[in-house]
Amino acid sequence: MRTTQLYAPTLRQTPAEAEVVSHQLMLRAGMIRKAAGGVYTYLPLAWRVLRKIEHIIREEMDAADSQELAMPIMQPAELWQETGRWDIFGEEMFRLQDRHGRQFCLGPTHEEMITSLVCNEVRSYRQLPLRLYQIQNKYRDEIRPRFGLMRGREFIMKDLYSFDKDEAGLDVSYKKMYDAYTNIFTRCGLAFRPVEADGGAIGGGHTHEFTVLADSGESEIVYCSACDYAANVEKAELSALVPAAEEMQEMTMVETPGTKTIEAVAQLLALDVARTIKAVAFQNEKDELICAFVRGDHEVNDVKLQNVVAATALRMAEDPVITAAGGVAGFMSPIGLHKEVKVVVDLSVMEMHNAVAGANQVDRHYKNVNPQRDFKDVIVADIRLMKAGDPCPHCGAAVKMTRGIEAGQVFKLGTKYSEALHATFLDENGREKPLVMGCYGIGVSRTMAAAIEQHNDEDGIIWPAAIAPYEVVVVPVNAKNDEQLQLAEEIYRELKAARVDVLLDDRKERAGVKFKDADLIGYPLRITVGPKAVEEDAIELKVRRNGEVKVCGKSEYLGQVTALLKEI
RNA sequence: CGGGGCAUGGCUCAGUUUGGUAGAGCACCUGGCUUGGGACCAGGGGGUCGCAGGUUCGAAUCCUGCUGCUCCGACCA
Repeated sequence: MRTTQLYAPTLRQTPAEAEVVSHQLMLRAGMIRKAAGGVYTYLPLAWRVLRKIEHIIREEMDAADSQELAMPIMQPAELWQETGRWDIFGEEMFRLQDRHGRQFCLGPTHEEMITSLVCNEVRSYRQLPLRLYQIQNKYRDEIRPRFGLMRGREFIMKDLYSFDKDEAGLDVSYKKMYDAYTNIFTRCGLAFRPVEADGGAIGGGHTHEFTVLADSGESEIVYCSACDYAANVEKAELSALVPAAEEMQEMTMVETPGTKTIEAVAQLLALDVARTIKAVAFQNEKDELICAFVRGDHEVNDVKLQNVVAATALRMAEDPVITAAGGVAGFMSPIGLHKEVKVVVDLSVMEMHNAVAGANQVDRHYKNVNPQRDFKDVIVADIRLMKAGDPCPHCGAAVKMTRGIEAGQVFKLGTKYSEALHATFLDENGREKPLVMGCYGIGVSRTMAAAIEQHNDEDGIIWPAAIAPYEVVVVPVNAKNDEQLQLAEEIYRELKAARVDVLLDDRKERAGVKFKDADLIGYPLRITVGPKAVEEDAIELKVRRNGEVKVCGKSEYLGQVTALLKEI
């Protein structure tokens, strides 16, 4: 390809609408343009990257005994009504009607569609396992699309569904996908971690998220400094922290005027915040009060709490709700609340001795609270958020925290959808059983954005060679110099013949413009053909990633290029 | 949905406070000159100032309503 033929309008200035670096750089590099909020056109450069990512995915999926198919994006409402998700998805689903008034949606995912397909065709355990996938646009009417391709309303997803005859089969499918995903993200040149995650609304299923590490990522993960444990903070399990034993003192009430925050209490009483008990009041979807207690230096994990109390939505409690339940905002205590209030106490709180907690009276706290002795009728559970330095649940070493972008997820669904849609088969004994399912997604367009979030500098994108739009750009320095142009042409043709993915910048621009664009778009390797190349047989190879320059003669550059591309 | 901000040529923005009929830089076209890190000179094309009403002799500017975009929050198989 020649730059004069390439549709890649680059921008010198960053459009005001872009906030995150991947969005800014994709706009500037002429890769994407916005059509509507969360809806983008992929220009040729982006499309090449996407196709390369898809190619890697296809190879790995096929290697994992899977087959590609294509299901409709437009799906009839009845299917979704059968599983109840027509209502559950709510406003996140794009809906439409045909001329007869029949209702459809644009597929946000395809569990219903694939299950109904398989349910008609699979009758026997002999047809299992079955693993089917597709790569296509998905549609979700996000409350708030943002960050360019990171959270779009239309996005490209690879979704695979596995069907097995039993849990053991599912385990095999799951492992195959887990390994395939590891291969895919490795081949894409990305630093990532598979992390244990929360099953969310799907409920209880075993799941891992493949998180591409990037400071700008939306999800926070903890990982062990010693073993390979990694988890989404929402999921990270914690056991109780047990302090040294102390003799229980008698509980007393103390005046603590104006101390509405835990820091204020600790300061007034000259205590470590770790010796205080912090209350956080939530209300559920029925506006019932749920009171959570954690150690003063800990934070409540609202996902865990939500699971413990089986709420579908939790938000910070409003004062009237607290008051109605007999609570006093700012001085909450498990002691003295109305009986029907759900009180959830973190495991570590139960191990505390002679702690300070609210007294459920204005400007008063209790001293020498011993939860094991003093807290009655409470739910004890792991509800706190892991923080850096906490012990790893697997090996006990201190955990570290980092941020990342969820690019893929593998999930054991079990029989939820097969039961709802009566997708059954006959086992070896002729007994009818529901298919055991798994689902496995990769956000393809998001993976492209994540790669940029992870690999960029002040000059632009730095593509890993495997997913770069072109691997090499050949830049003749002086477009008016015939010898340079000819040599550049020659190099371009030789590289093409050697099956290198190469672009020739044949524009009549000054060298600076071409260099700037090459850096912005981020080709892994740049070959500069200047006067020295013509006169002294000195061709320059510049590596985008580290700026290193190698000079070599015409007889050896080809070997150098192939060697460098393998490294980067 | 709650709370901010923005909307003027393809891009970045000025002009709005104090109403007088639209401007800069970049990009684009022509010519010249230049060619190792986003050159320069000259000439040129392109904008119903988001939409709809209203006030006024006159509205990008003031008023009302709407729409779109964006940020924070809630949400996120």
